[in-house]
Amino acid sequence: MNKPDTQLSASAAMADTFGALSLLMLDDSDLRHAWRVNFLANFFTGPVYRQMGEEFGITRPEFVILYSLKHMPGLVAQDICRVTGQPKNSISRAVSDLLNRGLIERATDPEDKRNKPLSLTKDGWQMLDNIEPIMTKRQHSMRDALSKDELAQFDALLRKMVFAMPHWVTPDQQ
Amino acid sequence: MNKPDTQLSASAAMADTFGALSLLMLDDSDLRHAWRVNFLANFFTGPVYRQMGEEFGITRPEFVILYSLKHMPGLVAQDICRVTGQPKNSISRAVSDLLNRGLIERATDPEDKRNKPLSLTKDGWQMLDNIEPIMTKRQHSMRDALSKDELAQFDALLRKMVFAMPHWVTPDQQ
DNA sequence: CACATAAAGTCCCATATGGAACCATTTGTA
DNA sequence: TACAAATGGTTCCATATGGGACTTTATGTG
Repeated sequence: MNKPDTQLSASAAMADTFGALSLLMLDDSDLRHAWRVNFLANFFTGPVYRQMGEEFGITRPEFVILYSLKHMPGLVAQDICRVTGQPKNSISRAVSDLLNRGLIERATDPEDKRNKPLSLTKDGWQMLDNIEPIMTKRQHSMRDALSKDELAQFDALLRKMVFAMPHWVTPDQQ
Repeated sequence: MNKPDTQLSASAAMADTFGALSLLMLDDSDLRHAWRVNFLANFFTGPVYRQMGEEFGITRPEFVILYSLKHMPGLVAQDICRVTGQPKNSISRAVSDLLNRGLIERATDPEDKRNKPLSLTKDGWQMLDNIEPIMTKRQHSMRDALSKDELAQFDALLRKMVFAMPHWVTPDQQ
């Protein structure tokens, strides 16, 4: 850490990196809460998926599929749609691409032949080993701003906020 | 508020709205911190910009330009690029469109003729009156999950995290 | 058992998006 | 003063994205 962390210089660094407008939007606008969340998300994900694309040819939906399959083998495309809010044709495309590249496999559920459960191949696991660190490193950078205690606090409150989303988010059925 | 707020039913509601996978990704994965931030941002902005597009023909970059101009009249297109991380041709397009629709005006800085400062027209202000509430209402829904004290805490920590971003975000020059 | 309805997934096509080359203007420097 | 490099902005074009129609399989209802 080579920069002092006082409020004043933090603002100066923000203005320097993101322009004077960033201070107005993040501190002085009525939408500052929403703006902060989106600002953080944008500058977190944008560069990380660009890097993943350049180095490994993996797009955002493709990463989401691979990473989700690690946690829930046998999921179907629709599960990805629900958890991301993305339209099913985008996910369908990403699934096709991953199949073509041999990173995932697809079966057909004999109980309900509409369902095509997916799973990672050996190459898929290998790919995950390559691309996961890009994400985890960046997450680490993001969290580094807070102490351990602060992070725990922030985490609990963010979780609470996220788990209240069913009250106000109505995903459009696709 | 018609749903009880216990942890158990909150998880059940999450699974119901976003699928069982959402619980795994938001709670049990190594990337849960990043995932929560992005999850919140995705489901916050996606629907809101869809609505803005349908009802008023305003896209995401267009809203950002209008809302930014409210806070910083005379900004130039490049200021928007810096604060959003979007490429300058996307912003250029949005500016052209807003000009064509008479929602903003453009001058040329006599000191430096490359700069084309923008400002809201009367119609632009009118449009803002229409579209801002879509955002502010949704922000209110998002915040409703937390008490006043919790929100203040969360806000302070989020601000700290955001204002540390210059340490680890390097916007690609475009 | 029909037959309407729904759900998972795919395909087509129009539109949105972003990289790269470009123009105009300004700045730095020999 | 000349001329290379940088900056704000636009245009071109290839690719990414998403709505809507479609296929296949399953479910509900008379």
